[in-house]
Amino acid sequence: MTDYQTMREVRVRFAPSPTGSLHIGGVRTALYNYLIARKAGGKFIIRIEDTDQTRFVPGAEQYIYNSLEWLGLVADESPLVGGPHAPYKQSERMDIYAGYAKQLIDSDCAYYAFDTAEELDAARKAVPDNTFQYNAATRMNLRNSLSLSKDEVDQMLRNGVPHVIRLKVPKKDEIRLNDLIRGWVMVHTSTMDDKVLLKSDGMPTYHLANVVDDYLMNISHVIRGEEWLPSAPTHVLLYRFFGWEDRMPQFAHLPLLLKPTGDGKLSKRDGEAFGFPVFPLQWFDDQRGINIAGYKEEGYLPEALLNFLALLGWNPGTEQEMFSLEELVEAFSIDRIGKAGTRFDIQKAKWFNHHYLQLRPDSYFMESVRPIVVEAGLNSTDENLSKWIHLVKDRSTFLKDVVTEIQAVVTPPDLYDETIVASKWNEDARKGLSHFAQSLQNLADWDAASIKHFFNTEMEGLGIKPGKVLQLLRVVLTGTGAGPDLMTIIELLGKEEAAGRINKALTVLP
RNA sequence: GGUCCGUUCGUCUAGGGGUUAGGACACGUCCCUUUCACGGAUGAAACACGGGUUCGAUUCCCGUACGGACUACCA
Repeated sequence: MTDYQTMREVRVRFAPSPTGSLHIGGVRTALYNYLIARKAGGKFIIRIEDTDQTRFVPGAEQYIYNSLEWLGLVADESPLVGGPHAPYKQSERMDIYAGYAKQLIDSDCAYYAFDTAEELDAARKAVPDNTFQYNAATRMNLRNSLSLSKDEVDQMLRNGVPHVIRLKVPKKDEIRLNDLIRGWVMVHTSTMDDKVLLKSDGMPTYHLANVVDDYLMNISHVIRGEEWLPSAPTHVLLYRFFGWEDRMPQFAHLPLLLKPTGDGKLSKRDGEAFGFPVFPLQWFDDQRGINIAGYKEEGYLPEALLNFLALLGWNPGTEQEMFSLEELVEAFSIDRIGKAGTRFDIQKAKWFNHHYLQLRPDSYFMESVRPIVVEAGLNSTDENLSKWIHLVKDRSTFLKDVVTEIQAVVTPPDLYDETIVASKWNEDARKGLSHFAQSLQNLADWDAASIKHFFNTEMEGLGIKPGKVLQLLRVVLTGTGAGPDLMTIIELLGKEEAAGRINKALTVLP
């Protein structure tokens, strides 16, 4: 590493392509970029790579901003907030790329190619097993400014014959790059392709645009998924040809997020196959005309998703596993990022969500809980709503669990667990429950502990073991044999409702 | 097919020439709870294989196997 590299201001970019919804692997890449920038006191930049007009998807760009905003990954420079190197959207930078491509032509580092799609197709088919390469070995047999006469080329250019500009990869050379995660990677140029730099529509390809923009925006580290590793040598060659080697960013290729089955990287379609979201936010699938729920809609908390994602491929080297974003910034370092692909395990995400849900204040639950308690005609003061929340919170992984758990208790049962009734319902139970419902009116202190004590003493007064009727009490009140603390349920239901439910059961049950 | 990358419990991972190979998720058992869950405790569970190097390799080197990525005028 040169002195320049060590002293250089850290400037990293997240460079998504707005060709569809951002997927969860992209979110992790954004997170790692963000953490590296913040840790170093550098800049986190968002650059939109929309050079492919044919794949433009309306709303995709806004979706990226919304997703990052939800997660709190704030950019220092972006199409939204601008910055010293604006514009940050490649489609708005079109005027700069052709000049750089021409510069490469002039220095004999690139050339014009006139092969049509059909011709290339034929060339590929002429050799077996997908072994075709457009490079030093084959380029003289194809139609380009290296194989054609200067007159021919000039004439075609003048006549506007469609053409691309290709990188002239040296025949015999070695490209080496020192990846921050993988160490030295060496590739011989004979195995590389003469990649297209400028497309026939005048748009740059990813390879050109990415290198030019990273240079112009003074990017210090390129942190991206491992799927880019094979094309990294092409990028290194580009820096060399442009004479920018001293300003070349350092590369870090992140391990991929794999399907839970381990066979292949996680893809956008996997959400349905495996039953968990692969998008941060809800996404409308245009082709199928359906909305696909994201992490947010499924009830995941941003702090939980962030914590989960951070640990997918990185570890702090300590046994700490709960990290706020700020703590992640503090603890993060590139050298603790793993090399191997990481399978996606939604169980762990749920576990994090449960943890962070417990940390949320009552106010987070209040407005979801209020309507169902009001609807049931029960006491809905904030104080009581808070009690309802605490009754079920620790058994909930998502906000929606809190709602359904409370809903289940608040709704009077119309069916009673048959197995329990069949095995436990008898005269003693009937007598005990009947008596309890009556005598409840006399209980002065209305709280769970008092109710419990009262229940026990009343049953014992009747010569009935409390345990014999306790589960039945739950069944007549809620319909089921399992659930949150029964005495608190009675407290929250109130005397009238509790007694009413017991009496109703007494008339319905044998 | 070619190029590149990878390989520690089922999963995420720590570790690293001599360790009882550590933690977490999930799972089992027990405790708590006269319920379920939460919580607590505890258990089962891993160094892909073969050669080297070495007194000694899971750790270093080389192969093999397996897996993955890439192989577009997509990013």
